[in-house]
Amino acid sequence: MLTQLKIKDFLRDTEVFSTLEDESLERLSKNAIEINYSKGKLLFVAGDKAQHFYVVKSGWIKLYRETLDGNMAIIDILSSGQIFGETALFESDSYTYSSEIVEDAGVIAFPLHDLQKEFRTNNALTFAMLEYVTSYSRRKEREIEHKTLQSAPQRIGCFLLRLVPSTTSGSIVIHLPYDKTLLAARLGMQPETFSRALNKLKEATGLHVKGATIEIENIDRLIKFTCSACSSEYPCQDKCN
Amino acid sequence: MLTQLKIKDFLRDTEVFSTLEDESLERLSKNAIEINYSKGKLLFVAGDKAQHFYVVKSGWIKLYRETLDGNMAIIDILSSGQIFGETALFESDSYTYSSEIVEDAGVIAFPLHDLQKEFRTNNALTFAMLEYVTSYSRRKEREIEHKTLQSAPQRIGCFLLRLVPSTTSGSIVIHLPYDKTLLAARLGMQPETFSRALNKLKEATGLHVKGATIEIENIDRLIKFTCSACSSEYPCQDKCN
DNA sequence: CGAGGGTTTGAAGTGCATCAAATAGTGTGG
DNA sequence: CCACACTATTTGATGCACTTCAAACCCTCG
Repeated sequence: MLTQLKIKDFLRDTEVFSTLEDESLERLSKNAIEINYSKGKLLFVAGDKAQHFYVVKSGWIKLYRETLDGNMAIIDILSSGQIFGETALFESDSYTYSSEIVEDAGVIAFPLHDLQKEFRTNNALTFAMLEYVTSYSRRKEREIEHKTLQSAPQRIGCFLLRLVPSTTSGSIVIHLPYDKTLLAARLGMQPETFSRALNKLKEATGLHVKGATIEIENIDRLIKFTCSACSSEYPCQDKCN
Repeated sequence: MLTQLKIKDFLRDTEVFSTLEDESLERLSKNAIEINYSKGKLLFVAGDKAQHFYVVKSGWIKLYRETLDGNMAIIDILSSGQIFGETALFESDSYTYSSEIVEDAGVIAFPLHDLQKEFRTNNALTFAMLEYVTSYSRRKEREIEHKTLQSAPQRIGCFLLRLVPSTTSGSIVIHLPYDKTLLAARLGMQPETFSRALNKLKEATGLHVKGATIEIENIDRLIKFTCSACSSEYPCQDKCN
């Protein structure tokens, strides 16, 4: 029961479940288990019968789909506090995407059945989930906008800006959360394009890049360059993808 | 009260509200009004304080956002039975996109306040909405995939295939639902590109195009050409955007 | 130190955008 | 019912952005 307690506490800190009452969290956590996976592990593939939904505890997890001719589209890349697999409830109990661990990760697995049961009677949960999915939809709408209207350097700039903590000090140093090849795919471009686009961005806005470490000297210049092709005004943090 | 009755009946036929009990529909419809607008009318713009959410009765309505440098991104183009504006509930009562009538339309306006009140106590409604928004998210995810992996001709082919009624007979004739310029924007391309891409599609799959009327001679050829770059297998109707 | 993956660079090709202009189609007033 | 005005659509020419293929480089880790 010690672990269940920890799981419950963790849920309370997530975006989706933070508003729920203690008893709801308890019921949800009852049959949950924490599992650790290492990089490369395939959790499930699209079409698999779904038994669980997951909450990410740590690490990074890639959600994606593959086409007939062998290409891949990235749905999302998740980290601590985000959930996935829950949508199988509405899709004849099958996952609609595949999921792979891209940085050693801990996840908590919850029986979908418990969630389903809880949905029937717990309006607070249903509502919290509605709010979460609605905000997810907004993010996806913006991603489409970005893909349509922003250039590759701008998409990178946009991604960087979202990594900047809201408490902006003078010179800002950030670290890319996962490798550049994956980030390129996440932003819908080739690794080569990413590399070249980052160079352009460097020249256009005076960034300093050293491996995965990026120093933003003049954030206003970056904002001006990036956000002119976007319908949201900076700071757009949660609004954007 | 006659109109309220009609509104209630209409709601019962929509995807979102079809599962609701009669009393729920009645409460929702109580203060609803039906309004007719003609082409070109701007219903609201992004950022406006929201008072209502809408259900489309007839016609076509464009949801979109504009960037600082004057470009436009289309969020969605809605027709009968679809809802919009309801997301303002979660966004500090402001609309997140603008909406414009692109073909003479009838809409039903519902006070957001009623919806909000109903959410508090009516779990069936909350759940129905959750299911709706979840499926909307899936569609948006696929749209991103399409934008990343499909060529312009393939995106058009994909759109056409979704217009084909599921009861496929021999030779199939379909009509584009709105003008080509708008459709181009909807698919994220320029009108010129649309025109040329449709020609390519014609050559590649043996379509016949005459104005807004398109005859599909060999649907398998169209499917093969189009769906090879997609992660969903035909028929993907509701799954895709 | 060497192997292997991640990252960058170079060269060439492709697809879509852009600008300009012609053509088709539609609704209007005469 | 026709001519005009206006918009939608197509076509042509050109440029740019991103992709592709190939190869070099770099970095980490056994």
